[in-house]
Amino acid sequence: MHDNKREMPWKGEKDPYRIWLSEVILQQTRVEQGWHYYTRFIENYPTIRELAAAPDQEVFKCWEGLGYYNRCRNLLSTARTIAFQQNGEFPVQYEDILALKGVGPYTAAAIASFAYNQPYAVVDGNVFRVLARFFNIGTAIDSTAGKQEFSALANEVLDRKQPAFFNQAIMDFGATVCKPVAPLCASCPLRSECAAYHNGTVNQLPVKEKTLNRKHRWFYYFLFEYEGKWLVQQRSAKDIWQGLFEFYLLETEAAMKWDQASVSQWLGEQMGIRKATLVSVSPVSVQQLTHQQIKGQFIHVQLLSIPASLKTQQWLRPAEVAGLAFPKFITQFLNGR
DNA sequence: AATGCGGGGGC
DNA sequence: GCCCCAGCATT
Repeated sequence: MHDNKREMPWKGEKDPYRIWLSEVILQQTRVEQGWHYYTRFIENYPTIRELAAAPDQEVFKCWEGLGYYNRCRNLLSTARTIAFQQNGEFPVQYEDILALKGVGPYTAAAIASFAYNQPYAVVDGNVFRVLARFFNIGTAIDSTAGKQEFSALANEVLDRKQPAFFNQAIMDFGATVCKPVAPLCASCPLRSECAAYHNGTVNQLPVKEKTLNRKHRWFYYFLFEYEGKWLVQQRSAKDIWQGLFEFYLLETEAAMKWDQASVSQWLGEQMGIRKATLVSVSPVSVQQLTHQQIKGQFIHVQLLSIPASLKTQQWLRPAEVAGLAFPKFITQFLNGR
């Protein structure tokens, strides 16, 4: 494992705040995708106190587009706990790090080893793959038994004299040589010791037992505009995009056909809106998520008055709307307008 | 133990 | 299309 290193802005970092931030950003996220988010966060919030003091929406706006938004909520919660209840001092003991919101076994081991050089092995997707292949282990990595087995094995093979270096190296090795698809076995320095290579099972490992099934949903967003203000609402349900903003949403089981007649009929019957102008109906947008496929349209409606049913909603000017975090499905539409 | 959570990139 | 990515929280 010599020249498989990848350069990253957080490498060699010893500040636990910066390590924690980078690791949370990188949960289930490719390095290239998280890189610029990390840079922006550090520019905006150089210390945990500044992050803790920032308004929720400002931080969500920084996270906008990165996905898995509960990470952002937990990030803020943990920052405020440390800044305001623990005198800004990041915990040092593994168990205390693990107890932080949004920090699981991987992130706790990463912080403990990188910041404090403590002997805790990281077990991420790379490590699962490298170990499964090197030792030719067919235990499913998404089973409880598999997680225990691989975690124990990772801690056995960990170089306890230089845990930070070892953890970095095994992840870089998995990302650059022992890749998921088309691994570089021909030039792999560990080939002669690799059990899966000798057994011809490299491409069958690691094993996963769970299969993905994808939900299909239709989101019809009504852009209600009144005197230059827009109706926005915050998603609060335990569902995708929790905490982000959106426009008035009509979710349906099946596709709908929206035209002048159907829009005004729906507005009248469902919303009690009689005086309105249909400005536009967008083409169908599609967003592919890991577990869902969202399809939908944006229906821009100019109101001449605000109906009772929408009086309690938030009506904001474009400048205010620009400060809110929206799902990619919506920002993509707004940017294309 | 099972489920849900974004978005992007490689093939 | 399908799989994977420096995973975690909730039920």
